[in-house]
Amino acid sequence: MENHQIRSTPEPSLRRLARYLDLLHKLQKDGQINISSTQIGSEMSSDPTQVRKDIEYTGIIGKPKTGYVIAELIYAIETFFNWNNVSDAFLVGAGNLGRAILGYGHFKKYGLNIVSAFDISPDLIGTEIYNVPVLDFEKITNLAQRMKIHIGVITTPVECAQEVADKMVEGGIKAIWNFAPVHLKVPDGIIVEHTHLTQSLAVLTKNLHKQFLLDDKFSGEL
Amino acid sequence: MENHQIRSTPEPSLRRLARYLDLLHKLQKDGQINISSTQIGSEMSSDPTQVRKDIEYTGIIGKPKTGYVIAELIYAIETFFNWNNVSDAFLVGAGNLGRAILGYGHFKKYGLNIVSAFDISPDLIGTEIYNVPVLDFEKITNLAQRMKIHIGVITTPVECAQEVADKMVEGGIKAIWNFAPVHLKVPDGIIVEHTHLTQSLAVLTKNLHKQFLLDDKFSGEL
DNA sequence: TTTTTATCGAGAAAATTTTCTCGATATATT
DNA sequence: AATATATCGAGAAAATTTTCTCGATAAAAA
Repeated sequence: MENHQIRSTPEPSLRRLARYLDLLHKLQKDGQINISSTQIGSEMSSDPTQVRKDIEYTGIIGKPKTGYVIAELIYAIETFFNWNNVSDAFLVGAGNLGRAILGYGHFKKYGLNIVSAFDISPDLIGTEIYNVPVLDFEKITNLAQRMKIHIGVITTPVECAQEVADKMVEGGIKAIWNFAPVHLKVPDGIIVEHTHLTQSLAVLTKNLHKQFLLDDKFSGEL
Repeated sequence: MENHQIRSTPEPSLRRLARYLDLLHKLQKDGQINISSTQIGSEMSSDPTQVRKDIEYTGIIGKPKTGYVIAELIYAIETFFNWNNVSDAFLVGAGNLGRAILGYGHFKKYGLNIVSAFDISPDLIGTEIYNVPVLDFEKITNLAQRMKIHIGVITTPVECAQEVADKMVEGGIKAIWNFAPVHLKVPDGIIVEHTHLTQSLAVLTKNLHKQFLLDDKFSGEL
């Protein structure tokens, strides 16, 4: 629409960059200083040229023969995602999945700090999960406004997800990370990232199926 | 490599198809009989032509003016993913995330039936989580072979993931659904689907950032 | 110092995926 | 019965993403 369009990075590149970061952290811990696109490619089973193209988006430049300085690359990727500035977030739905996310504890490294959880269950309201207080869902809109929260995580059952999203938007939340298997309807300008485990399962089972066919092992059955 | 290559469906289409299924189930429950690509597109904020192309991969054909019969479409998608034939699977890592996945309980509808969980913690071994027994990780290779398990789910901390994968492969597992943030190295022919939450977070935060820039609200800061 | 080697970055080419266009057709309307 | 309308499916076009090619260059080896 506008002309001063931000040169946007392909989504596959974003996903791969996030994964390079895991590798880089690991190698840094092992004491490695530099890394080449060739090495990243071989560790992650992807093409070196693609790795270089991905890294280009972060703005960092490498050196012939030696590649990239790991520390610089880590910093560049984190800056690229703005993960150095941690944002406070709310989570709604303190069930199993919500609990798992609250317990993960490493999201701060990825720019996300969940400061409160919300639920409707009286048994949960008032408790703490991994030091995060569980509050009454009724209060979310008000609190989101007062605390200027911009990110919301939805880990409720599918039936309540849309209602939760509506309240979040009402409270001024700009980005929703949705784990409930339903497509949320939100106003323009609100970002929704749908993380549905069944999507991954779809890719997995399809590939497995294809592999079986290639193997010819089950060709009688299929 | 081979010539009798299976015409493979683009991964984005696979992911979208899995999401259409959620919508279709919901609409079916509401009593709707038929659906057009136009409606699917508007419900899921995607292009009707794309929806039709996706659906084409399942082999089903629609009718002009009325679209598709929901029941048929559901069946076609499920068959396409081979989700009518449920596969038994093992899960390793009975921590928060493992627990969340065991508790989800709907994966059977997506062809996945987790029959046993494994862990190394003596406190967990011998217990049951949502009716799934937790067994000693040492036994996984043997059991996987005996029970002819082909799918493994890894929800361990990152440090043990590779070792777990190795044991799974040793036990004859063909497809691994990996939640640990590390790229697993497996022999050719073994399928790995990496589901890293930080990948989604990367997409979310990048989009949020872009949106902020578009809104010009934070242009001074950035 | 010169040569060799590994790697980067940029542009071109190829492949893939999405979007557009349009004729055909099933159903609804006149 | 004829006309209008919504939608499909197929092929073409456009856009995007991945892969290839190659000249430049930093470091290592001769």
